[in-house]
Amino acid sequence: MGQAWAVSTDSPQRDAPIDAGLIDDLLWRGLIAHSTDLDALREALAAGSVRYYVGFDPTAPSMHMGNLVQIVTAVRLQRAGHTPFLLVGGATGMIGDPKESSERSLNDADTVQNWTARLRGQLEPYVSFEGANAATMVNNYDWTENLSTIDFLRDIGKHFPVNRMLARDVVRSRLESGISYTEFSYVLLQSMDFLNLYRQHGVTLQFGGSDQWGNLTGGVELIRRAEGGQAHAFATPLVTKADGTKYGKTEGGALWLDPAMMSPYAFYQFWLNVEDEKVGELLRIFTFLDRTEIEALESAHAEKPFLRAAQRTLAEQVTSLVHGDEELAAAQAASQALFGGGDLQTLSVATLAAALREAGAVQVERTDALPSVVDLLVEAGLVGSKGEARRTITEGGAYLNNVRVEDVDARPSATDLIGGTWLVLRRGKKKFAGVEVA
RNA sequence: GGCAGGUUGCCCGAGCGGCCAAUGGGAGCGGACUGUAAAUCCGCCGGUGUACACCUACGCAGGUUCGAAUCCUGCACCUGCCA
Repeated sequence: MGQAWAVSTDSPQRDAPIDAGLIDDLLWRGLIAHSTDLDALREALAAGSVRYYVGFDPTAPSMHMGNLVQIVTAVRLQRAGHTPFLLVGGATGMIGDPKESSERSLNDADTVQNWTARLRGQLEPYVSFEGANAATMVNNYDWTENLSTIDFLRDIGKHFPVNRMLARDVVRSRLESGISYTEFSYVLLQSMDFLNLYRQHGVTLQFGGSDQWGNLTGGVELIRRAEGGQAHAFATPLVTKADGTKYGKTEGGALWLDPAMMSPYAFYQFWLNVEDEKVGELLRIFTFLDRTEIEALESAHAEKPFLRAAQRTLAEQVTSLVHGDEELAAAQAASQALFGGGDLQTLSVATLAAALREAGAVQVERTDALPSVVDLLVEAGLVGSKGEARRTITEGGAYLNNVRVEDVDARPSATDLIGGTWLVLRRGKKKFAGVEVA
């Protein structure tokens, strides 16, 4: 069978300009945590447009920060002249890859299908479907739905020694607590995906998160065993906070890319608030700024960290990438209005209203007496219960129009309404919500 | 199938008849300090009612008791040993 192109039904694209510095750039950005033979990969990437794939499983209705690493990496490869195949795992999403901690609960078929469509829609805007190295969307459900169990076990299963599968870290960590055959088999499915894309489209490179490393090498191995072909793989690092914990694991959940699940304002604020120690790393991973620009930002930041030029640029770049320039402008305007330090009363009502709608606002009906601050805090979603609202006020953490609320029973009066309609509620230093009295 | 052990709040983990809404740690939240950063220090951390209170909660369902997270019975799930 021999080389990739020999079994490919298409011919390789030779006319896309290839950026020879790609691997070095990826290394500099810290995007390669593990890889198969790097020299061989470098050689393959220099020789022409390599067809590569990266897969996303529909385990949630939206992509998140972790997926964004892969998305951005896929874009880098395409910009360097290589050809993307973006896979959304309608099939693998039905199975679920093993987590270190515990067995996943299965999602029903409708949910998986729905999420598959959503992820696909989210993914498409990032890559180009034009030109010599146009992207292709694929779904592994297409080649698994009619797959016979017997064929699967004979053609795929035969290449997977169980002793080797058992040696994998994830599996080993689950041997005590238990792992179902379903999750144990996941690696076969993902490896088969790679083999299929190799056979049908000449795909010879797969990358993914470092937790996918076992699945990535599984595919490389399968291609070698089944076709005698050489394929490549690399894994991107897990992005963690300065203390080593995962981002967005606790506070308010994951960092979603779907604006309905996380507003562009909150998204922008997240990047703006990134720790100093991390900002350089995040700029390298998530932005398309080049080395000179990033290094300049880093040294500017080292000199005058309080200006947070690096965070501002990071927030600006990533928000623009994910939500577009219009949403970025709105998020920036809202941030400026709320955090600008100026007197809220001096802002134009239109600016304030826009900022509050961006940050999150609720409406209350205009009646004789306005609801108490406690009720408003609950209503606006800044606290989870009235008890918590009282506690927050007692602790000095509640603000009305940027003035600390001292009295637990406080109730805003008509004169507090900015422009006759708006109240600005704040909890702590950063969490704002608007109340519109209509 | 037999035997032994386990299932506690967001997570880990004590408690083993009343003093338990439940020790401790982590996470989270608020304050101080700052730069909408980190570190540090202080406070909070089931719900409703502002007290006394009431409701919900210690795998599920019953029971014993004046009173149960704590004892008993059954069920479910997990772990180890034996077959």
